[in-house]
Amino acid sequence: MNELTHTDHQVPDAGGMPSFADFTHWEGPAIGLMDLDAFFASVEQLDHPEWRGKPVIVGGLPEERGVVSTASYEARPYGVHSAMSSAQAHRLCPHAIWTRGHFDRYRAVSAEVMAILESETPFVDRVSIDEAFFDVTPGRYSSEDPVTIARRIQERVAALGVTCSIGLGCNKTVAKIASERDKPRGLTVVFPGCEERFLAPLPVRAMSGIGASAERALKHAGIHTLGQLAQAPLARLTTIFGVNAEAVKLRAAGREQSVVKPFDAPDDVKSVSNERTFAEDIVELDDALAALALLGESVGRRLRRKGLVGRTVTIKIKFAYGSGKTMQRKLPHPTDDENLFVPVAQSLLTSLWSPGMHARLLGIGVSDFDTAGGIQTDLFCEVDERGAMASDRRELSVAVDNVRERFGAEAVTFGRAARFGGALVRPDKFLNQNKPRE
DNA sequence: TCTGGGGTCCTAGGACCC
DNA sequence: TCTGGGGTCCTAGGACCC
Repeated sequence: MNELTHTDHQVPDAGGMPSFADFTHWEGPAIGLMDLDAFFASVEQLDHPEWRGKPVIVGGLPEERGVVSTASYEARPYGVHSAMSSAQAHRLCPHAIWTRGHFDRYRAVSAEVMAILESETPFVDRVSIDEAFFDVTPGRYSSEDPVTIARRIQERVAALGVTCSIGLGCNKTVAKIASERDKPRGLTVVFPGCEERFLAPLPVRAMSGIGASAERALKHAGIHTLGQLAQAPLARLTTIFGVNAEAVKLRAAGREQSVVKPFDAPDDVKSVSNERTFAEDIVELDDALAALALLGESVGRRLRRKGLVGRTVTIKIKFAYGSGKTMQRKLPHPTDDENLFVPVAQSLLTSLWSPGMHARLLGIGVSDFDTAGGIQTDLFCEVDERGAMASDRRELSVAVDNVRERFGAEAVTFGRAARFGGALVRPDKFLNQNKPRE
């Protein structure tokens, strides 16, 4: 696996800097960030050998107002990148192989990768399907050299058929920025004590948490680099970052103290939502209400699977001309039952709907979860008193969930949602069927 | 034919209570 | 009748991430 190490380099690049050989042991915290390279596209190429070496794009289809989720490295020279509209990507790279993606498959490969990390250290902080921090501080779990562990992780991941890039440093901010330095299959190490020299020359935008808006505000204040950000007066930064100003300064200076939680810590989700952009705008309130019901079914199913009951329902609408709106309402009781939260969402939508509206996107979500959780079965017995899902209806819902798990989401739908069945895929057809009857 | 589908976190204003 | 603050809850919106 020599190719895994040929991209290794120590940072900063200039001469006189420490090299791997200078570090016989690592001082202080060692935190890594592992990022799977072009992950979705790589899994597609793994599963379709005939796609290897060719531009592959995972994302919504150009004719569906979709966007690019992941472009394989072969597609990137054409200028195709994540979040670009699929229509534009299609213009740039017309011969690309296109797929909407296979998320169950990505989740399965991700789980294998995470298991590798977990076998190397119990302190693994999964941040997304293709990214995780891991703590390999010598002495915390093992005393092995962090660079050696990082190299081994890369080899073991590569054996699965996908590759990853790793950044290694004294905290999460440094590790994350380092991981982006050299892709794909890169290993970038910022040795202890080199943080400031590594970070200072970088543009502020390199640090996660600083987006277009903060970058603009900082530029206005004459702050362009992380070095300047680390030196800036706190009062100045408070007007931009509010309560986070001090933490931002510390991170920019490379002096943040990161905590990597154990892998098996409970995942504390804060909200569960579902939204869809329609290939054609929805113009009738009835259709919008039906779409909301269908979107809500999946939210309810996911809440039940996770054992969560939420107190707040939120709807989201985006209009054809670009603006959007969200509304939320607190529910009388926490629930995981779409029969209870969807009607509330529908009444919110009805209250803001006016004739002539063109909705390009609708969404529904549930948040503000009961901290007691809905996992325990005794909770099921209390739901009647609390006004949540009645037990017989809950049994029905759980049964339906099981059918869906085995036969797919389209196997069972209720009432209006059934009429809307294929609409999320082909709303044009649906809208034609449901034209007002006059 | 520009702009998806998940999420998290923060801010600010109004209602309401003391 | 006019006037406070402080605290908390609810709601809307926006920045940011992958």
